[in-house]
Amino acid sequence: MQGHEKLFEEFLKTKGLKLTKPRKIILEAVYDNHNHFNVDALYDQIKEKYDNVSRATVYRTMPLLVESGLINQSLRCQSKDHYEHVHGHPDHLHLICVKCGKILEAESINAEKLLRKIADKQHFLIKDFNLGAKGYCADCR
Amino acid sequence: MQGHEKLFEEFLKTKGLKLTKPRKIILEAVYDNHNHFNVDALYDQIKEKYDNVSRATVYRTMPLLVESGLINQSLRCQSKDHYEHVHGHPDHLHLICVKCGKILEAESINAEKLLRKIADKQHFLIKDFNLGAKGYCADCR
DNA sequence: GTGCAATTGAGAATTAGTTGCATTTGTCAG
DNA sequence: CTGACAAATGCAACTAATTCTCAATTGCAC
Repeated sequence: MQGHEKLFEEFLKTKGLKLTKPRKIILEAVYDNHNHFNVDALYDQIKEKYDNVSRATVYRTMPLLVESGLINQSLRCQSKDHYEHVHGHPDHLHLICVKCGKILEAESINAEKLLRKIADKQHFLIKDFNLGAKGYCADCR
Repeated sequence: MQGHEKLFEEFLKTKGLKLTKPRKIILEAVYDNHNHFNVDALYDQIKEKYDNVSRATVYRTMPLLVESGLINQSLRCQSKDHYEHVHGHPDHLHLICVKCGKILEAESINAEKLLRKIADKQHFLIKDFNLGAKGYCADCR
């Protein structure tokens, strides 16, 4: 069992939920992606590489993964929610081109730390970061 | 003609577009809101206070307002895009409670300036900021 | 093993947002 | 002022992502 699988299982336990086979598969597929992905792409990837898991289950699992802290629902692009796993992806932000849909990443020194500090002041518990901007990339402007 | 109306008209002219009556109404309604709003709420507000404007037109106008720099598509909450006008709303970020849907605002010293600087390095032209996080507010956590 | 709550899959349902098209409006030249 | 013409509108039909329903299945605790 991988580290993130154990973490996920522990998170699920605290909520009285179970680490089932479909959830394991989804988790593994998530960790195959080292960039952003959307549910559709993830679903296709699972269908190709692993046993079948229904779209509904994939959709149902995403919020659990977000709440567990393993992934971020990092941005929305072309009417689709996008996610990315957090491991080894520290503090960065997204520049989304509204014309071509390209997503540029950029480091953002301490943005998350700053956000947590600000959130703490209001007793807000952050589960999911969202840092970025939309506009035109160099090619499209 | 209000200041923002003039600004919008100028922006439209640069694109060969016109400041029509529906667009004026939408703009006015937008400026009635000093918080976030979504298209649905804006539509209802227009129907109540002004002449009728079709939903389609409201939807079609939002991207123009964003590109003109008058409003931001600032966040997404409960499956709906939210907007806010920029005037007198300088540099802030949003903490969205995923449980109750509440949106807290917090100042964010220089986040926009920092973002612009980062974007400039990649020759990316920012039209719309998106800064915040999702999680649980003090009441829901 | 047995029981029971949690989970799943499949497809139907929902709903935010978009689009096509016939009609109307705004602008600008003359 | 008027005609011409592109842009804009309203309406209704449409699209697509996400959610829901529910019967059948699975995983865990005893």
